Amino acid sequence: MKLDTMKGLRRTHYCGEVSNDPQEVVVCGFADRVRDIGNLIFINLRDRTGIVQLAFNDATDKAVFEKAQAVKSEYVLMAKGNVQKRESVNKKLKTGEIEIMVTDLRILSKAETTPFEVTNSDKVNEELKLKYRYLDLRNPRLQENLIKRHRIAQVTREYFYENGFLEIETPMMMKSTPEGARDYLVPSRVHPGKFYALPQSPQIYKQLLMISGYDRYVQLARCFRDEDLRADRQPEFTQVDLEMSFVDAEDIQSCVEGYIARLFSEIMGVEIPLPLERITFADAMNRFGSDKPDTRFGMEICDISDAVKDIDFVVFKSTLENGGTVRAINVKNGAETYTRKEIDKLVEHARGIGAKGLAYIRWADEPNCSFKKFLGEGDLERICAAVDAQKGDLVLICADKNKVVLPTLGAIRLIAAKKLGIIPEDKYNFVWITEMPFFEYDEENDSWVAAHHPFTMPMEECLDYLDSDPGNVRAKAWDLVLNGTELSSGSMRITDYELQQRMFEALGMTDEEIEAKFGFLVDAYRYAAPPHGGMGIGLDRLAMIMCKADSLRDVVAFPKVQNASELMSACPSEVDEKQLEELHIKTTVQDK
RNA sequence: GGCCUGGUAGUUCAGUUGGUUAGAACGCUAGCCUGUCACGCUAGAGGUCGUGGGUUCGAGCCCCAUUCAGGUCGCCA
Repeated sequence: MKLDTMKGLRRTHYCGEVSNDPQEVVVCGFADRVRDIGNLIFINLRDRTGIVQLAFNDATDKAVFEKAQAVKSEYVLMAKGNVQKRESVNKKLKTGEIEIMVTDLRILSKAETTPFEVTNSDKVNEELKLKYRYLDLRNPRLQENLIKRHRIAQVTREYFYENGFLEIETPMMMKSTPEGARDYLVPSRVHPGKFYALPQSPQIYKQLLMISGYDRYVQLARCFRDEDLRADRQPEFTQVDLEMSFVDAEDIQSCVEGYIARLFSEIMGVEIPLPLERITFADAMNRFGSDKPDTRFGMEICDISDAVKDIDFVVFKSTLENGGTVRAINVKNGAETYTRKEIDKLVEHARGIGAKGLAYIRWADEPNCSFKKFLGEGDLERICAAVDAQKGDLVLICADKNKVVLPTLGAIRLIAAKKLGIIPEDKYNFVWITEMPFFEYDEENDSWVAAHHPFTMPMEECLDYLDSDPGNVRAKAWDLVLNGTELSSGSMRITDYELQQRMFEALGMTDEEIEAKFGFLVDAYRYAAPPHGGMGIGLDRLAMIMCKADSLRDVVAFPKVQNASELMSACPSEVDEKQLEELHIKTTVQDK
């Protein structure tokens, strides 16, 4: 069959935007569903705005009707016709009151039978959908997500432009700085044996822009990290990257708060009360066992060391003697859900995280305590009072060093809350995590490394024990967390050359290393720099939450899978020997 | 790199204790049908049971290896 052309027709309406008025319209799109009921044919025509029903009647126009008989799912059509009221309304469609009685049908392109049904693909295997990503992207759900993401980007630009930010592009090929995540490298043809790196973030460039006087900078920056993927982690992603001069941490936070509030108001119709809650890193760890707490529900961690200190239970005793703590969460009304077997699963999970185990008090009819035989007079009551436990509750107790206890109970808290279904889905709890630690202990190399990056400003009161007690040095650095997801991270930068040198020293870097890695940046700060700081906000994660999606794949047009390959184009792929030669890369034969 | 889950028709799944010709729904093909909208009815085509090996008289099912996908820990300044 010969295909038609658009000749003589021009689209007048998108499918979802045909109004109820009687009129002649021209629409185009994909055939969604074809219903042939004999002498009548109905076709749902779909484009990115929605669906409109095309109608064909054998008795009215035989030639057009016969052409419609040839239409199958996913054919690309253009149709001219007259809008008329339907005999029965379809309440599920925006255009459900009308249909288009077609007078001119053009089949512009034919489709083979698709590997899966485009608009019914929710349950289809991911691998298949990713291989045919261009088909899955026809799905209205994905289209809505990508359109919403476009709106997010649009509002982002509007907000920051209105607030005096300049959008400046920074290089995609830059110097490799092997701190932090692994770099993606690009070999240089002109410089044998040398490499560019794709940016993990425009961090260094935006600081240089402040030194150059650009004062307020923003960019929707593509970033690259060669690390393993997760549902909320892609190797390339977009961040709303910003930097401001002549500001302090509060200024930056209130600017970003305004942005968040604007975004949620305009796109979600959700009003976020400002200012956002602030919790210090130390408090977040103590209360929620996480540096990215989900504050939509309680179940906070209680220190019950005092309540158990007289119990003759070796696990608690030795923990307390060795400087650890005994802490608990009260899973309210959890006794019913958590049978012995279910509790065992939790214990197993806790072991996976690094805890030696969990003790528990399951208070169904009577309090049933896993360490009952060690309890003395009043011990049980003391513990229950400490965690406010009542009949129906489940108390989970972990004893170890804080480094183990807190993350364990933090993780268990989330699992239990999910299982009990007590997490409100429609709540958006933003929280600033402030006073982040400056250093992180790297057990592998037995050294202190920068938790954020080495240009982060320490808090003034911590300068005295920079060398003597690095573990307690806090930084002028903060994260923005939403419902337990880390969305964003920011800090004030060091502008004092002397202080920067001290920080490098504290990190154990030699002058040679400093010069080789950051020489140009350190030099730049010799020529005066305004006080500045900034943030990077994960646009993909933000879009994921705003679309209520479970995976970044649902808000990225062409995502990568777990092993960082892209199934549709099968990349990465091998390249010609000749290309490698030009790049001075020796081919290595790998034994298979 | 570790752990967990899964791979049976184009798709989603079922498949009993290892036993005759591996089933269903949707999709697809053909026919019928004038108001459907997840249209309906009738008939039909469609399978290397992820791959390789093993145990067995006999394997979709048991064992081993491997591969792919998903989740997760490590990792992600």
